[in-house]
This record gives sequence, structure tokens and C-alpha cells, in this order.
Amino acid sequence: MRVTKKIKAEQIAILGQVYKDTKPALKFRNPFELLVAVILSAQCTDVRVNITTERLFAKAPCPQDIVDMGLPALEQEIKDCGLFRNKAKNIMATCEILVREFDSKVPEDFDTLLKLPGVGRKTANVVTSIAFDRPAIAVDTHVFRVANRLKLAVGETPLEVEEGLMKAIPKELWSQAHHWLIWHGRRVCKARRPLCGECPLGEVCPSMGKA
DNA sequence: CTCCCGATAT
DNA sequence: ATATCAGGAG
Repeated sequence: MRVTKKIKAEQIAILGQVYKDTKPALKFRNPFELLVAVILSAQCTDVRVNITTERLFAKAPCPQDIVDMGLPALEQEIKDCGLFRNKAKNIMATCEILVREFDSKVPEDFDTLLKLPGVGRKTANVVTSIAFDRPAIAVDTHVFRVANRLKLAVGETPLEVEEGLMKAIPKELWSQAHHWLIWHGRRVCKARRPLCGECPLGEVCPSMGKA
């Protein structure tokens, strides 16, 4: 199957119809909690992140509280999420910067977010999109896999896929489409055993039955 | 490219 | 037993 512009539009329309009511799976009450939750979410399920952040923010709801708690205690607190030494070091360094340079608030500017330790392109896009309500497409493992399988956007790297998706999707739908792709990746177009048999995109998917 | 890393699904 | 999980840094 050759995936034309028209077929891409159909893919997007179906995704929007099926997943229109989806929202972020990560629990958060403000931009700071979202930022920490997304840093923790690397190579970890959202369910595990939510358990961890609920416990963490009960003890330390603000950047200064985490700084005061100290690195070893933070490591123990987030250990279940994996990669915990790197994540703890990055969260601690980020909190110190937020307190010292940004009045304990999460900056809204994308490039400023990118400079924070532990914050890469995916995390910065999630925060600008979800916390600050600006159009962005964060390419995580689900978005990367689903976009490539659909050939909605093909690329070897997350950045290539991000750029392809921005061309294929109207800007006003970027943030929503990001959620549609994630939920489709979680529920149907799974990494290991995709449920092609019950996929609403079967007719417009070039990878149908090939995984 | 490799390393970081525990929990979970298959 | 092993692949995968809302990645990022060196």
C-alpha cells in the first residue's frame, strides 16, 4: 500500500474519532509535577510512575522540598521506576536550577526547558504542549512506532518522525494527535504483539498483519 | 553507539 | 526467560 496524503488524512480522522476523549495517562497537578513525572517515565510504565509520584509529592510537592530531601532519599523514593540514579541526579539538578534561576517555576520556553538536566526533546514537548497548551508533538516510543507502522511519518530518529508528523497533521491537532497515537500504541498497535485483527485502522495501514 | 535499571507483560 | 516500558546523556 502506498500511503498518500489522502490516506494519511484518513488515518488521522479515524484516530481522532476512536481516541477523541483521551487525556494524559500521567497524573499531575501543576507544571512542576508534570515535568518530574515525565522525567521519571523514561523506560517505565505510566502506572508505576503514578504510584511513585503520588508518594513523592506527598512528601515533597515543590522544587525546594526535593532539594531539602537530599539525593540519597530521592533515589530511594523513585527507585521502582528504574534508571533511578540518573533520574534522581537529573531531578535534583533540575530542582536546584528551578529554585535558583526560575523562582521555583517551570519555564515555558521550549529551548529553556531543553537545557534542564534530564530534559530532552520529548520531555520538553510534553511540558510545552500539556502544561502550557502550545501546539507540539512529543515523539516517545509509542508515537515513534505507530507513526512508522502507519507510514504517517517515517524516520530513523524521533526528530525525523516529529518533523514528518508536523507536516502530516494540521497544527491545531498536534497536541491531540500526540495523545491519539500514544493510546493507539498502548491499546492496539503494541510493540510486541500488535492487535491487527481488531484495529480500526486496518484498511489504511500498510503494516497490517506484518508484525 | 552504549549505558543507565526496576517492574511488568508475554 | 526476555522484550518492553510516555528517554536522555556521554
